[in-house]
Amino acid sequence: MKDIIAEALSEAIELSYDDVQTLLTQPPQPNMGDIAFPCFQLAKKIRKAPVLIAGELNDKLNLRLTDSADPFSRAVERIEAVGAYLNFFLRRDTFAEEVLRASIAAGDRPGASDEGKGKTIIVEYSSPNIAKPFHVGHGFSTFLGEAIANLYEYAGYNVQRFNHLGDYGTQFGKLIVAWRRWGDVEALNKAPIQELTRIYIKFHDEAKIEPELEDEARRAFTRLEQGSEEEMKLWQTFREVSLEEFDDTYDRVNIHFDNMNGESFYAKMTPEVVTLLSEKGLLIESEGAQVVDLEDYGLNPCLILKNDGSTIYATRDIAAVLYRDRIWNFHRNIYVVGIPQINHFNQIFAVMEKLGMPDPERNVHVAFGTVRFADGVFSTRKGNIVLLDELLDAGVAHARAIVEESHPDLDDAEIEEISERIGVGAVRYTYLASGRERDILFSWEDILDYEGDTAPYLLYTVTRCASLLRKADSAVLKRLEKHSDEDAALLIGDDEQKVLKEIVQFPESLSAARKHYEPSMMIRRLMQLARAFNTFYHSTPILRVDDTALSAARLALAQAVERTLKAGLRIAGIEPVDRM
RNA sequence: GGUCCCGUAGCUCAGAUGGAUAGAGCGUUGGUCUCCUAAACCGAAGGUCGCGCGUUCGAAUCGCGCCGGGAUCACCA
Repeated sequence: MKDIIAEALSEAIELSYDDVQTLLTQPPQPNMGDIAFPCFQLAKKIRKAPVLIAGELNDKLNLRLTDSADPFSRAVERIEAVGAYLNFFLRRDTFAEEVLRASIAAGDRPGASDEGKGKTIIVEYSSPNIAKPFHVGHGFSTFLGEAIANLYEYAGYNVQRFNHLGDYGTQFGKLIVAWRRWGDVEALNKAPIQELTRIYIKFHDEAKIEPELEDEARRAFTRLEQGSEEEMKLWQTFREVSLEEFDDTYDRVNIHFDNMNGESFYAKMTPEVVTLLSEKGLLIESEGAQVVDLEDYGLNPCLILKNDGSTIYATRDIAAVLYRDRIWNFHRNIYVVGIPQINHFNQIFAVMEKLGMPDPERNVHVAFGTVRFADGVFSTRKGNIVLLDELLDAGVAHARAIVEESHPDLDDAEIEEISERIGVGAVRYTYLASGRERDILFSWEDILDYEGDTAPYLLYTVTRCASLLRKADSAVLKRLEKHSDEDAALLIGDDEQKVLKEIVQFPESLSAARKHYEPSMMIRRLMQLARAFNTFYHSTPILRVDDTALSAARLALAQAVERTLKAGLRIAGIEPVDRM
């Protein structure tokens, strides 16, 4: 209906349809109208006071409202000029019809599209280090990356989920040396990462007393690089047992990667990078190392080869970009990696540009903040790190306590399933709800608060919708099936209209979230929709009305809300529940 | 020190092309369950948008300068 207004305005004034469209906004209060057109810009153009313009436009467009055959009069109820604003009040019945019709047509995938058809998008995220604990910090990249991947998939892109494992580097030399001295096979089988962490810490403690260990580790890594069988075998074991443990977590949060090529995979391709760079004359010597000068980008030189001739992570990342472009010819190559690596990616992308990569802006660093703890209490007895699984467990346990209390009728398996979804969903939500570049401040108090701006609130709203549909009587359900416009036109109450407005804006929030790699933009919209629905739910009887048509209409609205919330939650990676 | 980011209610955050009276949630406080699930709803209190100057008809938003906090600045990733 916005389009009809934009069209009418562009006919009435000297602005194109698109210009008008972008100027249209929403008034701050619903009683001021549904759509507003500010006349300031126009005032500059035609050199007339904006208040005067608003008044003249008001007179002009009001004439069209008298013609009942005019589609404009079917969309617009009345127009008011307030100051420099021209405020349009939509016809509520027409609006309700249109929103419900669109929602039904979109089905379970509101806002989905095929805009990305034939385009491949690589999203690199999670990327834990082998032999290191998967802690709450990894949760950020993991959940943010998955949500971004889902957003693009929803718009029809061919999304490739990459997990760039940290499975290469001198620390593996240390691990090999440590394992030979202090490794315990039984402990490794029982809790692999815990055991590997133990010997790694021990290595550092011992190296303080016995510095030769460092050299030994370096030699071990060199042998590993050269493919020595014995070292390779150990490395492979460390990698496998770590992955098995990571997979438990990935299964739990239902995240699955298409590609698990870690750094070791790209390390093999680094000679090619060195050749290419030197062929293009980009490689220069500096302090014994080989670097690419990036002064024209305002960046420090990018180190390619260390003074001992070995490669560095930048070299491997460049190899990865080249490889990925060759194999996938990607439309975007997205790195979901923390803010501290901003400089690193600026360098990599600058080198790609120097190498003459077509459209280098296809490479994107989606940076995010740090996970911090609000209080000292937020840690385990073992140390200052909290495993992601521990955080999820705490969330689920808290959810279970509430579910058990409110649903004594459910059996254990059901309680388990529901609690798991709520608890895990609550944790994921806290990672996604704020702008990604902000640090996340975790406190047990907030993470276990399931009221207000939380996933459980959204989930609870879904269960209300589901419950209504379960309890509706057959006459109403039968009427609901027909989805008639006449019924939809009954949804003209303030609270009903507010809900409809939120539904309309969901698809817009999806494209905004995609454009900015910012799932929170969608999440906030979901939250507003849920709040609008809950207000409506309290103020307005849905099943307890005698009028079957009205009941069916309101139920249709609840259905539309449920579809929208579920779709958004799933994109966020949060699995909805039917009751809680 | 150079570069970049941040500073909005007691706390956590929105305010993504400069527009109407700066908004949510938590917390505080007062109400609402014989009635579609109270993980809910309704009301109240709470702000010199870090400070100053500037651009503009109009600035939380843009520019400059301060103050405070953070990240980063090659042989780790």
